Amino acid sequence: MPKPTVHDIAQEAGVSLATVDRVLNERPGVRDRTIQRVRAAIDKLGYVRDTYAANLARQKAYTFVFVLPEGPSSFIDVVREAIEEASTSQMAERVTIRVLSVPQNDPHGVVRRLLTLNPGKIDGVAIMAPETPQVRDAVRRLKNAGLAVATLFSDLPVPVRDHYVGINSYSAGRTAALLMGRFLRGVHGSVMVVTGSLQARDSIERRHGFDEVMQRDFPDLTVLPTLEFHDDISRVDRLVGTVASQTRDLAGVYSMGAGNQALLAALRKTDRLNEMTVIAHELTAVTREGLLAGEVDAVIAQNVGHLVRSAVRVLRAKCDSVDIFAAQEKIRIDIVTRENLP
Amino acid sequence: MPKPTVHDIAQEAGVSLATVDRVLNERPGVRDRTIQRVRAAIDKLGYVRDTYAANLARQKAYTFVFVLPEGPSSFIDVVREAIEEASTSQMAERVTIRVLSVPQNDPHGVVRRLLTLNPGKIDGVAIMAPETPQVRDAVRRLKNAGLAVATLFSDLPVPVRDHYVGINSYSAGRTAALLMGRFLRGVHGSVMVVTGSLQARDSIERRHGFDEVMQRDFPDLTVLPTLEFHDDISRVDRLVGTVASQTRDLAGVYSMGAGNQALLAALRKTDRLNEMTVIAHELTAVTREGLLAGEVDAVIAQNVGHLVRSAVRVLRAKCDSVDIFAAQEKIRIDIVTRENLP
DNA sequence: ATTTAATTGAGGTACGCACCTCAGAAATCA
DNA sequence: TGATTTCTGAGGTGCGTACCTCAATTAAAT
Repeated sequence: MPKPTVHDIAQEAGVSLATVDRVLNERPGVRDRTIQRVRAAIDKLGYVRDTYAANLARQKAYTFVFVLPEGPSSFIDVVREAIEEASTSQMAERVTIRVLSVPQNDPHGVVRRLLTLNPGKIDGVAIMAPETPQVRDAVRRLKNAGLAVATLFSDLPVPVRDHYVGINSYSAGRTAALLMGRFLRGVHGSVMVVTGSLQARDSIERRHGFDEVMQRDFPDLTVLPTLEFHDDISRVDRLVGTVASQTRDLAGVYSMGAGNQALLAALRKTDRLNEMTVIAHELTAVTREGLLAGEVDAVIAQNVGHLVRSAVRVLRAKCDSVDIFAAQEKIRIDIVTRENLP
Repeated sequence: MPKPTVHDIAQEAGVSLATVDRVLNERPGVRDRTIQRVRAAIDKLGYVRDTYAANLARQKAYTFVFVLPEGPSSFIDVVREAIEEASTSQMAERVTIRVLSVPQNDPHGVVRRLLTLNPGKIDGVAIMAPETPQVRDAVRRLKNAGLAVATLFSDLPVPVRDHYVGINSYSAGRTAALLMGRFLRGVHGSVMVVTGSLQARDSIERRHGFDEVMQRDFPDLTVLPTLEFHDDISRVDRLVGTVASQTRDLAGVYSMGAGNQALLAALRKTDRLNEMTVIAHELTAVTREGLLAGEVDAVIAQNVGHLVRSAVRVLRAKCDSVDIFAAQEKIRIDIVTRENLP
């Protein structure tokens, strides 16, 4: 009944401790037949390695780097904070976390910054960066150097990363559409879609999902062409203002990315914000206030704290070449309203 | 910068390892002055005890018991499954989990079953049971016996438990109301509320939150008196059928608890299910299918996997008298629709 | 049959901590 | 002052695992 240990395995398999150890840690020098014997004993006794004792013995300390875009953004602030928190609470588990800021909208700058990482001194990276060929190559290099690589919030092609930590953008867009359509029951009108850029893979996917559900389920609503402000917040006011004034039946606004502060400011000027249904992404100081003020009706979010912790767990699992516990690492698409605000 | 150990503390305080150990484990035989010196060294170096190494040395293994209502329920099934999962994945961390089933709607039976627990052989309990004086006393007894006590899904008074793991029922009800009202924009009609019983504290709170938001924000909708089927599913059909046929303007149905299978069956008979907005609680096989079929419009849920893992962490923290990481243990109110189904 | 290579066993040290013993030092009391 | 009593230090052992070395055994190749 007590938890079996390596000793029990050794006895059961009729081999020495050293051999059990070799099998467990996949060290060479064990005949196949012997490996099978040990494996059988492990199964029979239901042995599970005590990970903490193992780490204690291994004296292994993990160093992970989170790569984040620099520049002011309420969302990045939330992410930074979550990393900070995870960092202190994970200290007890021998992982240290560093943050590396990379320039926005400057793929070459990102690459330069990534090259400053010394793959010998770190064990894994979690990267939040839009996909470009340059970034792809740089990340591939990190992975080839033996690092565990996780993508955060926005994915990169499968071969260059080990795991994606974030929500499915396509489903997120579909969810936004469902809420938009439901909240605008019986309304004939137009829906404005605003984004910083339609370059990033996740933006395209969101838009895709959004359009699909809108067209299929809510034919009374017309989705206007996407307003791209190209990450230049100063353009938001003019762009939104123009469209809003030209669209008399504007009933809904779907904000696909950042820039919600400027967007809400622009919408306020129309004096019709209160009648509009506004749906945005990510729970930040801005969207939270928007919800409380009744200006924003719903926010499609991901639990950033959970996400960061998940990234750390995933990177650790990769380093230890251990399986992850999929159910725990699945990031859900949160719908946040005024009433279920965390 | 490496993590300080007991050795570092001993050196810093100018005492021996044995003394540091006596202070850390509050063993007698150390002068007050010396205790202060050691404490100061601990603070100065920022020492945090490695609980895993400590538990290893102490040969400590945790045994936790989850107390669940017996009897068939798709929700309990989900909980059981989550416990199963957590159990296997936590085995590596020296915690074993047992499940104790207690009768439903029989407070004395619950108490009898709780008395079979030997407080000396277990370290903590996570309890899912409706509040009654008998249950309260039995749980208090467990807590007084030195066990860590967490309440699951439904709370008990603060003094008899250490921690509540679950969502705020009041906010959950409010959230349901918000969705109901929003999904029924422009509709004048009635909303049916169905529950197993209004006895349980969480049912009352949900109803309360639901009513509050409905009255304040959606005056066009009339909330009908709660239909209680007193945990006897066979009554659902007749109750719901009667009300549905009498209520010509029935537009929405809010299911506050279990019994969704019977409820949906009853609603199907009215042939008006497709036009109704149905909101239910908890993501189970039944509600999931309801969402996919378009019969259920939204489900207010809690992430049961997360919740169970959280309960285990909380109980462990209590046993080690260590602080919990509040942000991680906060259970969010999930809104699940067809498009963001996990 | 001999050499060579591949396996395996025995044993050690270490990780950070708990808990034990026993002797010696220091403080307290008489 | 001596006789207690109270502290403290030094040292050990063990928890479950990793990882190392060296010798011994076994299998494969010549």
